[in-house]
Amino acid sequence: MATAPDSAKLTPAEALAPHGKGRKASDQSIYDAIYEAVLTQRLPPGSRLPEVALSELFGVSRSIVRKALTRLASDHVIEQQPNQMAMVSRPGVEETRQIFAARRLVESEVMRLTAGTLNKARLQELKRLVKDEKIAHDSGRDQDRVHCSMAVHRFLARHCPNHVLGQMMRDLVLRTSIVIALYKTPNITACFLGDDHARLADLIAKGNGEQAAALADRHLHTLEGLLDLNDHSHPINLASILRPDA
Amino acid sequence: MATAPDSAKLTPAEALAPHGKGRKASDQSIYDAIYEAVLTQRLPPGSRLPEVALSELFGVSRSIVRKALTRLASDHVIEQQPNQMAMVSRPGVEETRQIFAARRLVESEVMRLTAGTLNKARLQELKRLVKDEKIAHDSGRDQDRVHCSMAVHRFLARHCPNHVLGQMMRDLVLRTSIVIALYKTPNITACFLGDDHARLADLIAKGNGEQAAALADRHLHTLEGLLDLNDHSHPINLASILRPDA
DNA sequence: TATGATTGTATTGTCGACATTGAAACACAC
DNA sequence: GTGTGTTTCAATGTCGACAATACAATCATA
Repeated sequence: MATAPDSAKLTPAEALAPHGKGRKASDQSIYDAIYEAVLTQRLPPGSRLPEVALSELFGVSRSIVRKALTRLASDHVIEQQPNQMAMVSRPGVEETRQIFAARRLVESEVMRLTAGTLNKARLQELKRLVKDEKIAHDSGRDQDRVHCSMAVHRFLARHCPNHVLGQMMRDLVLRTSIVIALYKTPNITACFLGDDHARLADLIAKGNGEQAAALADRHLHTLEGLLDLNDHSHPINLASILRPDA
Repeated sequence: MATAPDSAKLTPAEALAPHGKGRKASDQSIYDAIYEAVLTQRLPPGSRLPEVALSELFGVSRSIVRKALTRLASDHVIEQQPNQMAMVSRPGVEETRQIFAARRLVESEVMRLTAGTLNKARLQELKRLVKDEKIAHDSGRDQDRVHCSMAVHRFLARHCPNHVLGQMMRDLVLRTSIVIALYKTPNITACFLGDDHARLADLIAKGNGEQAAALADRHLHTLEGLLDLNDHSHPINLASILRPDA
């Protein structure tokens, strides 16, 4: 990759507005920009998001930025603590396992409900996404591959007949993307799980919901297994040490 | 009922601060107050929530109120459209069915995960909630009964080992409460479904997750069946009528 | 009377100013 | 050199002001 290999810390400007400063953005566009940047891991977990920088970057006042940040925090994309800069969420290992468990439950059901409900145009669109992912993978463009992989899942979430579940899945896909960026093992490309997505698209097309659900469940189990969730971080709880009785 | 029978429209002041104006509330307390009022149906669907009224009521500026409203909208508690007053959500029948379907999926899993994980104190607390509900039901205090019924579900959501799923269930319980207020049939007390909650508590105590999940699923199916979801509202789509070709 | 334009009022949208907090930089004693 | 206390400053928290918009009442007119 030609893009700054050593500096893991991009400035928000670099990650959010690679095409130059946009003028008069709405809170929705700011929300989308950060959402997209986090999803594609251009903004890694722990990235700081200062309000003033964002407001200058998007050409609006802090009020608008604030609204976008509030919504992002509500969706667990960022963490906000009083009087501190917002940062991209950094879930612990326990929460990570819970996110995967929740996503398995929701995504399986989404597969069951979505299978057999897509028309030809939609199916073609889906297969195109899968194909794009494979192309990106084969040519080694990892950034693109991640983007395409997410696109597959988000496509299925968007076209689930049950929009409530679809929205939940959408949120869980993003949170999954965050924890993958946090806990992925060095051998990075392993996150491309064979032709799972292609087979999934086939099952969806054939209307075989049960098998699609089962495949999605396995897919996510495998994905979780590839992460390094050994709790060697030891976030020691001083309170429990200094006041064992309380 | 002794409480204003004809005026379905309470002012936010009456519904939110029956004990007088609170001073210097945080956005969290405003969020909680509205959340609670919607949950217990003191603020029925469609209730208007003007920013200035809320800011005066809670003794803070509109900024704080705005933050609370943004979060509530993000959680589907209220609806916000540009340049219009926020109002408590009024989901349509289709969304209602989707909410119930989603809640069945999530709550069943929560039951499976929670069964057998509660210590004695927690179990006693749970049984106390069930008992309170029955008392409220027998003495005909419908407002209290609704409150206690919600408390049972929220208790289980709060103590689910998987907090991600627990949070989802929490949100879905609220949205369910909203649609019940919207679509409940005149014979109101029917929403008290026998001793379902008592049996549920028993199954949770015994660690019988599968049966608890099944019971919750049936419970919610029955509850949905008690609603009047016949689409006689005809939110006619003018576009499809006037431009049948497009 | 029914219809359409106009005005007025109430509410939200956006902004900049000021107060407050927290963290990094610095100085200093041990 | 380490640890402590102080200073400094950048970032957020809160607020009121003004502009822009939508709704309702009023009025004019056929």
